[in-house]
Amino acid sequence: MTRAPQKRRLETRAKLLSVAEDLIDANGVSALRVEDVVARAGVAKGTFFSHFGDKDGLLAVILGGQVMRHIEDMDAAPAPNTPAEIAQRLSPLLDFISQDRMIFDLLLRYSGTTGAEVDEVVTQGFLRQISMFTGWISQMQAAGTLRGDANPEFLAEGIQAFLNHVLATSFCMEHGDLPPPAEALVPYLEQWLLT
Amino acid sequence: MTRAPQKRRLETRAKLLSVAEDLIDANGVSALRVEDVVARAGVAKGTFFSHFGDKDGLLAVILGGQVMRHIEDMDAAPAPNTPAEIAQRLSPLLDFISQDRMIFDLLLRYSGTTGAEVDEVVTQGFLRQISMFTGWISQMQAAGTLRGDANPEFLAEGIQAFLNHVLATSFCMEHGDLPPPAEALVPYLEQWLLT
DNA sequence: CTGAATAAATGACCATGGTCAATTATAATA
DNA sequence: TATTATAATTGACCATGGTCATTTATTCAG
Repeated sequence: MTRAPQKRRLETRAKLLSVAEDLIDANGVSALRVEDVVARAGVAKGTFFSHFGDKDGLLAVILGGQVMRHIEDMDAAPAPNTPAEIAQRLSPLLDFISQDRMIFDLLLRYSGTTGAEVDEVVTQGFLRQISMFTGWISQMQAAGTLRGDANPEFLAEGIQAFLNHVLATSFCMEHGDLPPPAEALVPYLEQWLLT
Repeated sequence: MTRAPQKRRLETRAKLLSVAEDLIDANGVSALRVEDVVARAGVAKGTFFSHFGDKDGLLAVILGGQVMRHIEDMDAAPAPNTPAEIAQRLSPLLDFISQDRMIFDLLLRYSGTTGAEVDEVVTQGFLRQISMFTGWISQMQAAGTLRGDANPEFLAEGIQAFLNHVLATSFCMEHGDLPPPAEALVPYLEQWLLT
C-alpha cells in the first residue's frame, strides 16, 4: 500500500509545475531546459525526475492540461451541426497544437497509453475528445444531418485520424503559407461524414 | 558551385551506412549508438555528423531506403481491386513500421520535408506512395469498384491518414493483443472508399 | 613538381537528459 | 519524547548526441 504524499511533496510538485509553465510561456516549449526549471524552483535535479519520471512526463502534465481545457471549452458550447462546424469548433485546439511540432509529437506519443497510468492527462484528454465526437455524431445522425450507416464511435476515430493528418501536414515546409489546419480539415470531414 | 565528392568521402559514407545497417539488424533501431557506429567504422565522431547532419539523418537514409523497397514491391504486383486488397498489399510495410515506435516517429517527422532537401529518401517514399495510391484509386474508379465522386489524390491522402492512425494505435498498451495494423485498416478504407 | 586552395577528417569539448547511493525531513510507534 | 521506518530530496556522476577549431589529404593551376 502506497502512502499518501506529504504536504512538502505536493508543494515541490506545484512549484516545479508553475516554474515550468512560466518558462514555457516566456520562451516556448522547445526552449524548456530541465536545469532551468530546477534552478528556478530551487530544488535538485533528482527531485524533478522523482516527480515526473522524465522531461516528457512534465510536459505531458502541462500540455495535457492545456489540451483538456480546450476540450472542455469545445464541449461547453452547443453541439455543432455540420462537418464544417466541427472543424470550426476544433480550430483553437488545432492552432494550439500546431504552434510547435514538439507539442504535436508529445501528444501523439502519449495518446495511446490506454490501460496503464490512466492518470495521464493526455490519455484522458484523448478519450474525452473521442467521446465528445461520438456524442456530436450521434446527435447529427439522429437529426439526419449525416450518414447513419456507421457506428458513431468508429466515425469519431476517423475524425481523430484526419485531425492528426492535417496537423502533421501543417508542419511541412516550415509552415509555408498553407491554410490553417481547421480549414484543411473540412473536406476530409465532409467526405468522411456525409453520405 | 559545390564540387563533386571525392572517392574517399563516398567510401566513408558507405562504410558508415553498412556498419549502421549491421548494428540495426543485430540489435534494432532503438539500440543504435552513434559512438558504436563510428568506432566500428573506424572514423571520428565529427565525420559522422559531417555526413548525415544528425543521427536521424542517418536513420532517415537507412529506414527510408527500406520503406522505399517495400513501396517498390507493392507497386510491382498488379493493382489491388478492393479496399481489403489494398490493406493486404500494405501489410508488409505496416508490419515493418510497427516493429518499433522509433521507426514510426522518424518517418512521420521526415514525411513532410517537401520542398527543401528533396533528396531525402523518406520524403520521396511518401510522395511515391501517394502517387501509387492515386493510381490504384483511379483504376478502381474506372472499374466502378468504388466511389467516383472524389479526386483520387484526395482519397489517397485519406488512406495515408488512416494508415498513420492504425499505426499510432498499434503502439497503445505495449502491443496488447490487438489485431495487426493491416487488418485494423480495412474498415476505415471501406468506409472511406466505398459509396 | 611545387605550392596554394579546397575537401575531408579529427577528437577534445560541450549540452542536456537522466541515474542512484547517500542524506535529510517527516510520520508512526513504543 | 526517543526510536525507528519510510518518504523526500540531494548532487555528483553518467550516457549520448552534437559542435567546431585544427589538422591532414586531395586537387589543380602554373
